[in-house]
Amino acid sequence: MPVRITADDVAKAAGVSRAMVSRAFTPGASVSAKKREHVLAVAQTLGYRPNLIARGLTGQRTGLIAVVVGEISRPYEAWLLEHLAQALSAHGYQPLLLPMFKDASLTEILDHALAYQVDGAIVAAGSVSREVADRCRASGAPLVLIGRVLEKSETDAVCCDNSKGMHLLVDRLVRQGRRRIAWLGGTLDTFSDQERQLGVEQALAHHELALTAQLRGDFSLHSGVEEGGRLLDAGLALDGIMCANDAMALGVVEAAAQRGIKVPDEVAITGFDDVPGAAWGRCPLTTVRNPVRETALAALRLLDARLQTPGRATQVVRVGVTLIERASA
Amino acid sequence: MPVRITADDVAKAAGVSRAMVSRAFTPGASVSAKKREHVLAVAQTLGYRPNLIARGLTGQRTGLIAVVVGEISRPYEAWLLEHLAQALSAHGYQPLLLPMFKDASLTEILDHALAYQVDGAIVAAGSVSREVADRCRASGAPLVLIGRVLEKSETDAVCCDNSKGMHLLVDRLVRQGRRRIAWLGGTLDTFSDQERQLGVEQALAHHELALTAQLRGDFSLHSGVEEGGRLLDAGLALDGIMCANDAMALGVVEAAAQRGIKVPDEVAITGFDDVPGAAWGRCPLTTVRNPVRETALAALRLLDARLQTPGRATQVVRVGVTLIERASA
DNA sequence: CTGAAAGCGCTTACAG
DNA sequence: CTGAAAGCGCTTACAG
Repeated sequence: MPVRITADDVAKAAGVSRAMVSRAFTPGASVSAKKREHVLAVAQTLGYRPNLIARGLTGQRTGLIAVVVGEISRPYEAWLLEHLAQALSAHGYQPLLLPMFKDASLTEILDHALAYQVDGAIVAAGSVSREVADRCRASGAPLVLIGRVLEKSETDAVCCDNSKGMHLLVDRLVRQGRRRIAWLGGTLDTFSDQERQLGVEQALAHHELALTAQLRGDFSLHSGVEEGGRLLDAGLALDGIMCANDAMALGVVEAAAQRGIKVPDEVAITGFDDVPGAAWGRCPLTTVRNPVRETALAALRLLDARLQTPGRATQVVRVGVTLIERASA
Repeated sequence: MPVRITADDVAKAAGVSRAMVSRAFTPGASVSAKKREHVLAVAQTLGYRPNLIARGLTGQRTGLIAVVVGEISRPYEAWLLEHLAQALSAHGYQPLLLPMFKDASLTEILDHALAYQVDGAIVAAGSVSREVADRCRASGAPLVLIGRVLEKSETDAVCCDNSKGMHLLVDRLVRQGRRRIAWLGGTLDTFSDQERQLGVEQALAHHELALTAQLRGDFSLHSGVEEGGRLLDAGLALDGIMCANDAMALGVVEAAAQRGIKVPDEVAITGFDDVPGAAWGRCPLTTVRNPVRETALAALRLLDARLQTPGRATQVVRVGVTLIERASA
């Protein structure tokens, strides 16, 4: 059996009390510089590190932050997770990864995380109910939402300006003379899907236009190929297909290519997010940049602020988007 | 301040001892079914869940498994992480995500995780030294490697058959009459890069051929575009470019398209991994399937086995690969 | 600045 | 089957 070196061992070896060892490892504790140095040196040679689990028990912070994301193999989620993990590590937090699989219950997932005494949670998947938010608050673990906003719930959130993004894209298409535009939505009951579709409709209405058709995929490239194909085969003489995210747009590009339909000459295709792959391949995507890094940093800032001052006012950060003009529209 | 409900609260409310509460939550503990039911019911209404942090302190398992991966935004890593996270959750483990950023030290990263009393670690990034392996063993946290093998180190590992994969690809190219083949390698000092390049060289030698040229990227699509472009511009009359992974191969496809070079007519391009995106885009990739799901499951199996019987013999699992024939070669 | 003591929330022998 | 007690490794008032 491996021997765990404890603060007691270090205390004995250094000829001090156990409390001293603890203080040596606590920045800002009152210890003489000399003693701290000595204790730290002894700890070093013994290979001692404070047991963070034990520390968490004394009511201290554990440093654990629950991170709930959707399917990691999707470009946007992977990209966001990377920035989130990086930002958390950089701030001394440790991400406890909670992947949401189909039909998983956010409540159960978060409950489990709460049992680990996470200091807080960042949720970028699933639909968050008031109930879930309340439960987290009750446990003293602040919740920060990404890509979804829970109205009147006093829950901090950061979300990109979906409506603005869609207006930028619609304006471009209309300026190109496109009038017969279809919408390929994402998974039903998804916050971003709803905001984006609403944005498209409002932007079109602004030009006294309406959607010619609409279909729904599941945000995956594959569903883009399938549903995009259906839209193209419907004989609607579409001149534009707007998608709820890049992955589906890339799928529609594929579907068009399979049918020998020229993009953007015959039909324009737009995405959303500007994931790394959007710039490459058959037809670089005209899309809207969803600033992932900025989003991750904002989420962390909100979490930190809430941890520092639990009573502060709820804040919803809307990060800005940019139109990215490429070949597909 | 939020009130934490403890086992004591439940004990009082249920009229039993604290030990009873603990037993009620311990499968297989000796409690009368009646009592357990009662305690569980009371716990339920009070909203009690055992504090896993406290449980971890008593020497129990924490259920935490450190998962070290490289850049998550890369398709293969994301894909692997997804399967890993899924497998771990399904087995009641909780992944503690430890992303390896450039020039991070695996030792430090794992040390930090060890301070959280992780039950074990799965490492799929960085180069693992004997030192790191020993340190983990000393802490009683078994280490399982993915995609790398540490010779004579008594470290369990699961890795795909890189050599076999490369032989499959080389044989195909040679059968197509290709003779002037270049190699685009990945990041230096990477286990899979080394095994794959060695595999290519041996397979070529088998046909009494040798590499016409070689260059090195960093496994990213971008580096594939850059270095692939260089290879194509070198005036070497190449008829095949083999890449250490799919992302770079996709980049080379791009570079060829930019130059109006026909794939596979003028030059064949091969990848490795068969990531989700390999089947789509400008030119579907001929590649080798790296069975990610099987890999994740095998890693978990090794971890479980080691946790059960610490003394068992070291095991290195080589998962099989399959040739995936598509348009690019 | 430093040490002895109490306590964080749980589990596990030890008696019964 | 059940309870009282000790202990996991740490931190934090409390004295000095």
